[in-house]
Amino acid sequence: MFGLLKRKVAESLSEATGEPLNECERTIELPKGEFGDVASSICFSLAKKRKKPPQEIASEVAATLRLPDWVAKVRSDGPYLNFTLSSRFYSKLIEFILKEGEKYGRGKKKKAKTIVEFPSVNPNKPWHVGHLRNALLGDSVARILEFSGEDVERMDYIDDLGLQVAQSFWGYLNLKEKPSGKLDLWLGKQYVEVAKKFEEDKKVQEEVRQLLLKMEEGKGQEAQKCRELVEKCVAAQYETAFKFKIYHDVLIFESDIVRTIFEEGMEKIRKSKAIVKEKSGKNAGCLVAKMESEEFASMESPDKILVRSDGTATYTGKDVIFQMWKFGLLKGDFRYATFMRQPNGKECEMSAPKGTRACHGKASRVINVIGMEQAYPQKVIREILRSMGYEKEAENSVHLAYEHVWLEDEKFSGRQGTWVGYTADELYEEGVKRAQEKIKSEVAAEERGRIAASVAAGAIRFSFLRTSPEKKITFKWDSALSLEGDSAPYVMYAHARAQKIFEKGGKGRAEEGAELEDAEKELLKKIMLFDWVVSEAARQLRPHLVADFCLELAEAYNKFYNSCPILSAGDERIQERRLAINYASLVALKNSLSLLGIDALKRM
RNA sequence: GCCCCUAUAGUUCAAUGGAUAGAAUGCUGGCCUCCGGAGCCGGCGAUCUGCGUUCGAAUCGCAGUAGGGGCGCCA
Repeated sequence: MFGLLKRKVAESLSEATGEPLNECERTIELPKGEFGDVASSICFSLAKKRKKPPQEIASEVAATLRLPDWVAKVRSDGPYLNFTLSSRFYSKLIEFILKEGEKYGRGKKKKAKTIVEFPSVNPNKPWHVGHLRNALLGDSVARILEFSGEDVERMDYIDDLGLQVAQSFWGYLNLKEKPSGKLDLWLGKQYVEVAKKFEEDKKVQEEVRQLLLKMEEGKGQEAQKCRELVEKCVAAQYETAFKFKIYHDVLIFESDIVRTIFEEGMEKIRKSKAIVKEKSGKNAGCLVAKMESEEFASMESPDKILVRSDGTATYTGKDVIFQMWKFGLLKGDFRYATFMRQPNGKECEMSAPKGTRACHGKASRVINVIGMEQAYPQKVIREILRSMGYEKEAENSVHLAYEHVWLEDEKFSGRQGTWVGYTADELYEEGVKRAQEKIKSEVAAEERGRIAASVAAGAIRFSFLRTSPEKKITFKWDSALSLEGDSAPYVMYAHARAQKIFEKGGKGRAEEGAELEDAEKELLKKIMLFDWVVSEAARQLRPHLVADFCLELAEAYNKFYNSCPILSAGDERIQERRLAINYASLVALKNSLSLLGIDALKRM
């Protein structure tokens, strides 16, 4: 409702000052402290135009301004204009949320489709806490976009033709030890061993390369067996994902890209005037994208090879083709089969040689959630699309970059196995254990398990999501699993309190002309921000804005809870009004938690 | 050499160019005869350096310092 309020204030400011509406709106903010509820700093820019001190202008405007709806009074404090909201505003807000219910904050359905691709982990290892950051970011951005009305497709790219998978597959075929336990974990541990052998032994290298060739051809037993192994590994990785409520709509396998759209994409690349075949120099024989825009000019070798001199495509080459497909720029398409039914009830599909359906891709915007270190290649893909004439698609190719999770003094390495002890599963298990200990003993064991699962997943999700993505996270158990202070359980706890009161007292009703306590006003002012926060988080693709909001909302609720008795308010009108505020808080807390994929528990 | 990201209380994070830089954690002092103490109220404590732009800078620009990443016919 903040957007609407801003508009109303801007309208009367515009009328009083003659400044354009959006100019007025831009100056409106939420002041801190005792400066009123809404403020405008428009007098500073007027001061320059009118060559008068801003203080003077402020008092003139304050005197002549027609008070907007929902505003009780306006005052000039020095050069600022400070507005105080009327009790009518608060009752309108409450009425609005009572009417909207759980739809509060949800945006109108839009037609445009957005693909969010994440986390695209190699299918030969378990997710560690770093992969988890990627997946949580992608998942939450998808939730936020969906809530704000967009049509979202959650996509995962499965590189089943990479060197790593070939190495793991070689180990699976040749090493004595047979799989046991969770397959992704087994493969990950085995990979450490295989990688060592691969480095030391030329013969192993040759065998792996032969295997990779067969996999790329896609025919014969090996290829099929490898695909099966990869599917099983992804299924095991997704077991982990589901603990954190991370879901997907479709998986695209590299092997299907090679089989289905690759040639057509290559043809397009070859024909493009933007791509040249080098006749001489170090890149002789390669198809090269010339990066000629200014920002690449000072790099040592700004040109990007898309096709090697032996005719095979590089990563960037493949990525360009895949990106074209995502936008529906290729005629060829995949066929899909069911990968699995997920715990959220939705089917996840996968590209498959023997699939039957065709229904994915063709997006108008593509968001790739990939680490910051890929900024350059991602930029290159955009530039290539642009130079091939796909201006709009280049514009709508978004690299959602994030910094990696680090251990205190080292990086995660699949090859060296530094991730052992830091898998997403281990983090979750430890979280469940710690949450269990906090739950009151009178709660039945079964429910305790359920609650602990939600608390652990929530706490972990929150701890990763509350940090802005461009910041490096140094992994520490205690901060990843914090159950107090700035954490998911703090917010969940506020929700559970509100839920209990709602169950006892119901929705309540708005009270016209009520004299509200400060704690009630502060809380309602937070609640009014919810839809605005959603649209900002969606626009900027930054879930941490929502995490921050959750904390502020819960804090305001807890203050309200402590200073304003609800069920024991004494006066019936006050009680009904506070019940309504309680209900509005309940809705806002639940909806904002859902954007982060955190369960709003009824009790905990 | 060039490009990108980061730098805020002891620690971890926040802050649409606006007024008194918010939280948490830590240390510290209070609050359960009262709707759930995973909570509430108080105290201590911070914008890397310099120059600039602006009525106004943690935020924008330039130059530094420190840390991380990138610029492969690798993957």
